[in-house]
Amino acid sequence: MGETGSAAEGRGRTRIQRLNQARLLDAALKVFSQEGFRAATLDQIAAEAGMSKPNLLYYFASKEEIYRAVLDRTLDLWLEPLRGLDPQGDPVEEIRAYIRRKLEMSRDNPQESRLYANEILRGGAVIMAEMTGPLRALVMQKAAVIRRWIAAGRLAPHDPVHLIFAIWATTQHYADFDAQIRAVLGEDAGDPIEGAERFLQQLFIEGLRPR
Amino acid sequence: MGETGSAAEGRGRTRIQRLNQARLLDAALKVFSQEGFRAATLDQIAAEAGMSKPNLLYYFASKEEIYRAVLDRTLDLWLEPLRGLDPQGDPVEEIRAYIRRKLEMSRDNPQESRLYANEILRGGAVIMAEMTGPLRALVMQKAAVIRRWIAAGRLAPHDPVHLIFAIWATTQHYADFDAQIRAVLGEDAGDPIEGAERFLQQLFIEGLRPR
DNA sequence: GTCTATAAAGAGATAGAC
DNA sequence: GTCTATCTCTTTATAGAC
Repeated sequence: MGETGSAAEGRGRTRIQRLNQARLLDAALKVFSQEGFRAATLDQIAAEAGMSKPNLLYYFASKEEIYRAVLDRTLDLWLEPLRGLDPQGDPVEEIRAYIRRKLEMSRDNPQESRLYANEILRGGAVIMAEMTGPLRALVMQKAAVIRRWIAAGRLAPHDPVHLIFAIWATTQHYADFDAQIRAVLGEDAGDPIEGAERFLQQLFIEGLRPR
Repeated sequence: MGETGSAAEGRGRTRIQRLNQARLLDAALKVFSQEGFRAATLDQIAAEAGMSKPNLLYYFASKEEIYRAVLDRTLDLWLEPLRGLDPQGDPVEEIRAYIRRKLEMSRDNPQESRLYANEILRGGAVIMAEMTGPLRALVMQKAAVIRRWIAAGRLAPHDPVHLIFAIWATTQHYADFDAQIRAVLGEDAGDPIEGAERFLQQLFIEGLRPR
């Protein structure tokens, strides 16, 4: 039996099913991230996956189901950089590493960034539970870490939650507003994220180092 | 004749026409800013303006025409804060005032912010000319001002274009990602922008003051 | 599992009465 | 100027053959 068994297996159990699901999720990420939920079409997603539309609907029963599946698959990835902020590490170095991880995320996973940007712009109803639950909890936990660092005189005093917002905003900007950044910098300017890394490290570290 | 004359007047010339156009543009801003171009519907816009769909199409010949009209109407407003950066002023005080104006814009005009965010997320094709033209020119002009301030030792050395990007990102974040910010901060937390103002002024000023 | 055909609803735009 | 009715195309989803 094993993976190629055919009877009595739920959706996604055989090798070909997992492959097709993965192809569809990649295609859906691409389309949803550029268009947003409402404007994306199943035609686009199916075409991007090299599949027919009814076949897409064989794997995911509705447009909303594949949208949720894409969001779920990327949520963990999205929280990873902040999870990595180590309470035992050197404060300034930990913030520096967090900024670096977030910028890498904007460079390597811009579609995921835009997917969330689109969702939150619309009001974020679909991921509200994740935002008020795990996301909020994680932010509060790491904010407490930063507060302890400040109390110990190892960081300049700043509101830790707004600090996290500022790191999100500045780093994700290079994924979400890529079109504007390239339009302003011009085509020749090289990788915007390299310049961003130098600038942001300098700005945040000079602003955060205790004096 | 004057304003109430009825014959031989182009669209938008009479008082009632201007009123209806303004109502439609307000409604269109509201709908396009939350949904983006493709997902917004003329039904929503007409309903929001208390008008029938054919009547909307009497004032604006197509969906794209009203979308462009909304974008055009808000573009000037959008560039104002940066235009106000005074080369003759005190550098640190000018940056501080610029951040304040941008935060006021996020508080008072969040819909305009989301309208642009949606447009740029999709690739910004409709406003590409504005971005590579007037926007790019304005950014380059103000970057030169900042560079002169740095050369004169009146600001710490930073890449001025990425500095402008960082101010855009952090301030517009409070409009564009409002849903996430409220989810993380909780309902009780008061106006997020007040906390943002304190934090951002401190971060940027400490990062920029010459030492 | 995958396809063709199609039902059903949505949405942009037009016709024509008033 | 504004409305009702409608045309046409798109899009989600289903039916049913293979």
